[in-house]
Amino acid sequence: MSDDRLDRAFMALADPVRRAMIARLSRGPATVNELAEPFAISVQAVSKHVQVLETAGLVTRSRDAQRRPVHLAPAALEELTGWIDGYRIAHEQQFRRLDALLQTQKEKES
Amino acid sequence: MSDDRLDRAFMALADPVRRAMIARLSRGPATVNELAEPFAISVQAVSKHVQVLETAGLVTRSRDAQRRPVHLAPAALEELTGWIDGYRIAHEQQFRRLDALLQTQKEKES
DNA sequence: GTTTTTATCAACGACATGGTTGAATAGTAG
DNA sequence: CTACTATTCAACCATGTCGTTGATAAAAAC
Repeated sequence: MSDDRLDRAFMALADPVRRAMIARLSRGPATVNELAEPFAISVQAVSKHVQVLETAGLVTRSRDAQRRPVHLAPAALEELTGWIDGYRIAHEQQFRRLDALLQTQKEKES
Repeated sequence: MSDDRLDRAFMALADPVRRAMIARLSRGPATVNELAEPFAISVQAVSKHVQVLETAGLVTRSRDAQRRPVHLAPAALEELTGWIDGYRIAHEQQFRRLDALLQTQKEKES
């Protein structure tokens, strides 16, 4: 995943409205109007949020008459957790190595 | 994890410089100057990035003479993957249920 | 006690984000 | 053909982000 896509994906999740949309979409596809319903903002603003999510690759869209249902793209979410976990786990292992090193040095002293 | 902390944490990761810092810190603590070294930006800018990461709870800091080493906070990273995975897995299950429903309807028809 | 190192604070500018309203488009329904 | 529904485009404004430079603080080293 390119730097640019990671930028956009994490940025997309850095907004409570868009995270709530992700939560809603995890239960199934929804139209822009359906997504707008819980919020006190204009439909246009919601449309923009959807475009941000789409550009980030976190959702895809289909066509149903004049509606454009939004679907979650779970693979993109998985890439994000993959990125984070890579470094989290690396840090954990680094920590363990340091711990082991300190342990052996302690044994040498005594 | 509050909306506000999630906002800050995802926002913090939505920048390639800060993600590179996370990558560096996964191999062990580093000072501001050490973190600045790979980048063509001022030390002040790096200091700001560190503050963003710290406010987001992704890193912590200690004291060593006039240095203020930065340490990764893996628990915060884990919370983020937890948030994402919650909805990713919910979506997966929803998808499976829908699939099963379509399957039984198909069987009824025949 | 002056200089050096490490890091932060403050003010500024360029640009992006998140909202608004008003107009336009695409498809459905009468 | 007209009217309604769903969605987007365009222009605008307020606020926030990311970088800069210059000044300041704190601890160390000489």
